[in-house]
Amino acid sequence: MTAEDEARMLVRLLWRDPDQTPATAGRRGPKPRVSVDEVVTSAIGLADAEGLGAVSMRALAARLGLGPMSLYTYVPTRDVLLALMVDQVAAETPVPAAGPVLESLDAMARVLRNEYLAHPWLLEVSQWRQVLGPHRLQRYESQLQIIESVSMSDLTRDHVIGALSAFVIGNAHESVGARTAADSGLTDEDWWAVVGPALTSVMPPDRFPLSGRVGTAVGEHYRAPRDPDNGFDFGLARLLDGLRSTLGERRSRTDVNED
Amino acid sequence: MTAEDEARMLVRLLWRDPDQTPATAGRRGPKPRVSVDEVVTSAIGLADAEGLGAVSMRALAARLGLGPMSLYTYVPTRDVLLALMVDQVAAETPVPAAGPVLESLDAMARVLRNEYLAHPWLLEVSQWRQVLGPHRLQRYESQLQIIESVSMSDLTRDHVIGALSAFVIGNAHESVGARTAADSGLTDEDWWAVVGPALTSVMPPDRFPLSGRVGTAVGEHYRAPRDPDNGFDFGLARLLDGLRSTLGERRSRTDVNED
DNA sequence: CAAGATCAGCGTACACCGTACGTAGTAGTG
DNA sequence: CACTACTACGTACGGTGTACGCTGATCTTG
Repeated sequence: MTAEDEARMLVRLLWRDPDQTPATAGRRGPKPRVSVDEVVTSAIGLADAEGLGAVSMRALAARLGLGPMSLYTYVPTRDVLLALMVDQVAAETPVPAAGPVLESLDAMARVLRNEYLAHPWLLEVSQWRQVLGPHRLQRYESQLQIIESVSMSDLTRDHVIGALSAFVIGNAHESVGARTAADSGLTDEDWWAVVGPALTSVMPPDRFPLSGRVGTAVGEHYRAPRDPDNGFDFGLARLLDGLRSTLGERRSRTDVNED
Repeated sequence: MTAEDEARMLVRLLWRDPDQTPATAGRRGPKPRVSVDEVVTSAIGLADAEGLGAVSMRALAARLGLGPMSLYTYVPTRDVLLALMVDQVAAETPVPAAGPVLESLDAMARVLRNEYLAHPWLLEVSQWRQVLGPHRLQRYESQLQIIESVSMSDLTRDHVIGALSAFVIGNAHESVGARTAADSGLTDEDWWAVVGPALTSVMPPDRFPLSGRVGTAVGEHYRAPRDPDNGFDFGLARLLDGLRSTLGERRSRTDVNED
């Protein structure tokens, strides 16, 4: 499997090129026992339940009642499978495009964030050589639709979407990282009961005064200095505010009160 | 190695607890041939050169002239090693804290982004159960120092830093993903020469009019609809603008012109 | 100073991974 | 009906992280 072939296959699979399966009949050999969609859907379920690491070709094949190598009948490589999973997830929740621009952008960001929180493994999938599949491209199209009525350059349109997406991804990155529950059998309390004393016994107490004060205010001393959930609302509001002039809107009332 | 022990070890190693090595003398058995710092530094070099996947315990041991299992003398687990690498990288480039608030935040964001671009594997390291080491905590302290003079709640301070960090991480995620060069022996041109025709042959031409138009404007039809490098400047400026009122600053001159 | 106790460094071995390649068997073709 | 083409599948290989037992150097004790 050369890199070129893999790339070509990826595109055809992403877009479910009919050339792949010319017809249900007219095929030599035994009939396929499952379909590409079933493979991808099952893989997503496995990743959601037990993490991306649990999505091994063997485990997935067993889940589908197939031999380990039979998966390669449907998918040329594990990396391609992961790319298909990413695009498939984007099909679940469409991006809302109607309504006022700022509200739509706000809703769009929240939809994206919820998707990352529901499927944390999305962040682990390497984005390298990411080819756009139909669902992710449809999402981009919907995002552009939101700001289509606003007057700006096409380059700026892309930057607006990109800035919001970047913030969402970054925040999701931290939010997922902060979720320690489903990790390794340790509850939050157990974990902190172990790490907390070890930290305080080893850390110079007065070397990080601001972190100590702010960390206390956030509520979880030194451990998770971020509060990603509330931080998301804050950051998104600020970012949208910064985008107001680009979007041709006047300042918000709260900002005017600032003056 | 239970999860509790691993957590305790991680903290002690992160902070280089002297209890680990009570003294150079007074130890039974053969002398260590390398040090924890050498292990971590060498692992960083390997990850920078050949990617995180190349950092296997065997390969790293060979690089250090050790047997495969000797690494476990210094580090209890590969995950712990990765955590040590993350904190060590943060020691390379300190965050500048002097100067006007907005300029400092801008500079801070750029320093962070450059770090991710220089060490792309940072994004791949699972942030689960991330314990703060001395260098990352020092960085947080410096970030708080930037906005210490501004009046706001401690919770808001954390949110300001968090919002900027999230945007940086998200943008770096896309930037790294867009860099296809060092991937799998295919140059950008070769890759596109394969994927481009496959895409256009399989994609309904009129189904994504906005994506097509904007994608053309960005310059690379359908493939990488983002332009992360210029997008970073745009998004950062907008985000900082949205933070102006929180930071107690008046609007920028360009915004005033908007009115 | 000699000898035993102790523990750090190391090698072998195991379970698991992704997947190249050869095999077997089914369905279309002449 | 014989043959061919092509599909699904099993075996096997080189890799991974690391549990576990061994070896031998050093400190402690007699």
